[in-house]
Amino acid sequence: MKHKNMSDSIEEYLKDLLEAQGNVEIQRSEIASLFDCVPSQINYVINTRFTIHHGYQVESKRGGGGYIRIYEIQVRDEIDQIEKFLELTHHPLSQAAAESMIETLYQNEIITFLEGKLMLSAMDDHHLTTRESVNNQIRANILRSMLSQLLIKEENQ
Amino acid sequence: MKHKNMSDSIEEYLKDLLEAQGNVEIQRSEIASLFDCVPSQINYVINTRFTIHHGYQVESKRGGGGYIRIYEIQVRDEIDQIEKFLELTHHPLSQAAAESMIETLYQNEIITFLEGKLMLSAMDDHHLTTRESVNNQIRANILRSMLSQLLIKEENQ
DNA sequence: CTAGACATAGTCAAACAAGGTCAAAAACAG
DNA sequence: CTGTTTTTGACCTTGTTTGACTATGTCTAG
Repeated sequence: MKHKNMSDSIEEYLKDLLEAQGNVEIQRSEIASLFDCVPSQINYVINTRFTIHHGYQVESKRGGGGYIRIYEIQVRDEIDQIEKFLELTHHPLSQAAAESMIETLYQNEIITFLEGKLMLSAMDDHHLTTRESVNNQIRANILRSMLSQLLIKEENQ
Repeated sequence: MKHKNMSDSIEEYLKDLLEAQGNVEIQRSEIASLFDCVPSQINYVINTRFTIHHGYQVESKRGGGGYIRIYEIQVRDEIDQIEKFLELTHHPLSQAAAESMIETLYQNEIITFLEGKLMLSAMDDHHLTTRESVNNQIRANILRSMLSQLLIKEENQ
């Protein structure tokens, strides 16, 4: 199995590790020197091939003893509805728009009552800035991140 | 679980002691020589890992017979814990402080993993503004509202 | 008593050790 | 060619370690 480029090789390498142990913890510079490339190449591979849409979750830490960890996650069955809403978060969102999405998620039993309330807390204009346009952007950002979390199935934790 | 840096090892060591006895009293220089590091490293560990947001309280004395004592903050129940954190939201909050509290709530099984993730989504600097001071205030606002929701739920049980 | 020596702990900034971002350059696919 | 993906490197941000300097208690000689 020949790889046409380095990113594919690194991807395969990481997936092999994942296969073997369920999760990977690497040091960026180690992998970089293993593949004889610059460290930021590892970020590129992770950003293009280990996103939540690919079924992975990544966490990292800088500084002494830093690391990058990759987990494989299971994605929910009700993915469609969430994906649709995710699209909408690529533009600024009014409070009303955000609230109606959250309400729908609750009605469709994708989130619990408490989860809905927690989400709404972060959508409330009163808790944000005094500038509507800024708030609309913040809301989109936060909601996008929250919706991504919803995609992950419970059994992963 | 191997530790790649000294601070993590010292943290674990102290938490083991805490677990065993409920509180710890150490001499800074003793621990430092045990881990073969400078004494101020102990302060670093305490300041980054044993704050009130992590649920600890520290007191110390200098001079001959000096010591550092670490207590786990006593909480009667979930409601008590939430109320303690609620007080802390009456001032602006750094991202790290907010994250510590949410982590503590999860460790104490007051919130689920998903609830924690949803809350963390709203605490992330990347999702807010470019002004740190504004973000700290927004975080406090949102977290206060979220904690109130948790309180309502607990009180209805 | 009190001054000074000694014993601790605290602060702060510099040095170091990761990982992250971004955009230009290079390679590739159609 | 042209648009997209990959590769590279300069620069940025965050977290840790170290050490010089400071602050605060205690103890002892006078």
